[in-house]
Amino acid sequence: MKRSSPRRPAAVRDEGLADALVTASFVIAAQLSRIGAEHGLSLTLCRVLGILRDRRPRMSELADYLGLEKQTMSGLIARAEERGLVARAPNPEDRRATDVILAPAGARLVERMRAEALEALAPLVAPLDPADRRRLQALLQRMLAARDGADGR
Amino acid sequence: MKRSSPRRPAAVRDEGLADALVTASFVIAAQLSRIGAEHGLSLTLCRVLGILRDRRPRMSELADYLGLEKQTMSGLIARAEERGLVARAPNPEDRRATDVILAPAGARLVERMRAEALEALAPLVAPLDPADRRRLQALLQRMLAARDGADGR
DNA sequence: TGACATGGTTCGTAATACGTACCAAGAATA
DNA sequence: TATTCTTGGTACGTATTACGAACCATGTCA
Repeated sequence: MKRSSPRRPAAVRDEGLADALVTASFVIAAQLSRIGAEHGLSLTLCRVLGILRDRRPRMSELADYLGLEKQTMSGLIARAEERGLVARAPNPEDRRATDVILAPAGARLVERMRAEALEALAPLVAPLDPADRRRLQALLQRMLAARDGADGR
Repeated sequence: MKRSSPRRPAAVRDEGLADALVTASFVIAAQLSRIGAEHGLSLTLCRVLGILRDRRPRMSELADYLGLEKQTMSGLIARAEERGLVARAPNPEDRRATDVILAPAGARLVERMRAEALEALAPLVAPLDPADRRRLQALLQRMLAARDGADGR
């Protein structure tokens, strides 16, 4: 796929960077997906628990975070609730809204999976020395800080 | 969640890096997923087409690349074949095996989505100047080079 | 030749995600 | 106040994705 026209230099120039970002994205997602699967969780449900770790969103906020429709969240939360991982709580300020919170079992599970994720990512960053890790972290954070709204987890 | 014990420094020290990697992974995957969805493709099928762009794998290799079972690949390829995106071809060296190749429509689609992906990632890397982009790419590539087998796309 | 392994497919099932439709509660307007 | 309209969530039906189990064809090895 040689591109003979020198137009649109910005996109063309970053092809290598884009490939690296995409590949890294899949490699990391594969690790998280594997860890989730070992505990019977889909990647989406892992993200839900990760969000609930430090927030108490309502159903619709949760759906917005993840880019899903609200009826999808309903089903996800319903199944997670049956398994004792999360709980629904009425929102104190809006009687229409339903907040989602971590149940005790869900809180234990999310901490455990977080530890497993750190271990799973360790070999990936192993080839980088501490200074390089700091550089990589800083570059990623600058990249992510500029993005509009939704948080990734 | 303070960890009072100073054990296992490697994992603890990289918590910020791990968070940045995971968040970046979700942000990038969301872009690719959106682009795929606009063309009626799942993220998995996007990856399949991306692999076929420069390879002619057999069914089982494709499944291994993506970490899926072979019967999952059968269904995916069957549906993609019905839509005229890919084609099956007998493997010349092993009569049991089936190679998967891009059909013309699939080749056009994958190039188009690749261009869209480059555009979608451009705003993400926008806050980084050219030198930082080179540094980020180099760091990611060093990270990915060390990993065992499977390619991310 | 037989026994076993490998490569794919088919079948049945569960989870995920969406569109549509619906109800309850709040907000806005007459 | 009564009437719309919007927002928040759920229920239903359907398509896709993914897996385990079972199966057949081909290859490999004893």
